[in-house]
Amino acid sequence: MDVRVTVDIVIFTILKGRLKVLLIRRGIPPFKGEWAIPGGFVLESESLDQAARRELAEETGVTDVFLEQLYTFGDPDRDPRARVITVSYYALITSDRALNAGTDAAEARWFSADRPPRLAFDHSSILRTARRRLEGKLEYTDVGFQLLPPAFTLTELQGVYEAILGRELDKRNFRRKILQTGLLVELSEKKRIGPQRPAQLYGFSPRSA
Amino acid sequence: MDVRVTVDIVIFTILKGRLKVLLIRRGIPPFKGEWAIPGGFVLESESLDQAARRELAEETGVTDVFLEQLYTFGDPDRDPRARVITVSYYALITSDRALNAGTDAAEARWFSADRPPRLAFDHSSILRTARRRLEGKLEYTDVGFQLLPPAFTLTELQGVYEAILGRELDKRNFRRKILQTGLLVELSEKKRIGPQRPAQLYGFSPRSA
DNA sequence: CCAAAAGTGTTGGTTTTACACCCATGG
DNA sequence: CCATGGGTGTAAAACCAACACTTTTGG
Repeated sequence: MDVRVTVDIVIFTILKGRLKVLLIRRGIPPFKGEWAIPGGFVLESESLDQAARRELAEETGVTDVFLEQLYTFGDPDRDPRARVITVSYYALITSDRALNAGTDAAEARWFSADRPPRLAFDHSSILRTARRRLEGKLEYTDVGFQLLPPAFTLTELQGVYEAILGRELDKRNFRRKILQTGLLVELSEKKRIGPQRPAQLYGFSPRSA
Repeated sequence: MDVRVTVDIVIFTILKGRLKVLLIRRGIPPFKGEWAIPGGFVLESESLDQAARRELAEETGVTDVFLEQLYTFGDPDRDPRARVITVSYYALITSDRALNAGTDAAEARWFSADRPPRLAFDHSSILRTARRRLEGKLEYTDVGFQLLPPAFTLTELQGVYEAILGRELDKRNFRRKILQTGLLVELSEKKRIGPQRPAQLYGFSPRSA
């Protein structure tokens, strides 16, 4: 049987200390006017990963970001028009680059990842799946760093973890644990942004260091 | 673009204390005569999960087993004939039911999951992905129990863990840890199979017990 | 009585959690 | 000098890893 195949990409970022997801408003039926996860059809000559990167670039203008396949959704009636299965992905983009996204022609906005609006198709399931995966991977991978610019403070990093986990963490324990992974390098600059002690900046050290 | 969609199922079991995978020999080109992971096309009216369960039943005769979606492979040239993407799954079947599988018309055999033969298409990647997923899930889920019949001894369970992890475990530590999960219930019978002390049989207690 | 696998506790080291005060700066 | 967020250590509890002998049975 021949079917149409799309990729849909759950794009996360952190804004104002909250986990956000990028949604676009559909301009055509079905689900016209409703919010949806960005995506599109896989082209003849490209791999699934390439299709996802292309769509991500089209939607946000960003390249070279964390992108990982999530799950494939293929219920026969998930699209009322035809048999369409979608290979979902999730991407993490840094807060500094996030602001440029969602300013394109199509209406696009950042929404709370925890209280999203009603979504088209089965996109609520896709988002929930992405949310769970991100939370799960936070503790045993370095995904958390992918949401911050190249130089960041430990307080900012802790904010990312708290936004994803949805609970507060102990400052001293967090710092000890994250530093002893050896994944962070202390940069020579400090961040001074107000009437307070300047914060040490850190960078993400290359993997097998 | 329209593509063909298949499901491929990596079917694991434990035989003689070793992790095995079921492979079938291809009767038609391409890759005629080579070993491959069982699978087939998704039908018009079925979901991906249903397709996987159907193929699994056709291949092994078993139903009601652990089955989980793994990853979707879709490189443009992974099948030389046409654009075919495959949604891969992995399944775990208990050793007592494993023996009936692989005796059908098509040539099918159990192979070592760690030293499989050369495989058709990108099936080696699929198998590696499944192998990693299984190993990863062993420690934080109950997948290990899915490979044993309803009544089993702790030594048998430990054997499953050792086969998947590829290393030996300490008997006392293993027993303590597995028992304190609360997932096992002591059955009233014991297993007596030779000139030795009979072993207590355990069952898998329903989840939220 | 012997061979075979079943069963059982303790100790030392490591990891995790809980918790409160001083520091550096800008205004 | 004060308000703001940055930065630091310690003690108790939980968890993990290493390790050897006794028990029950069939033949």
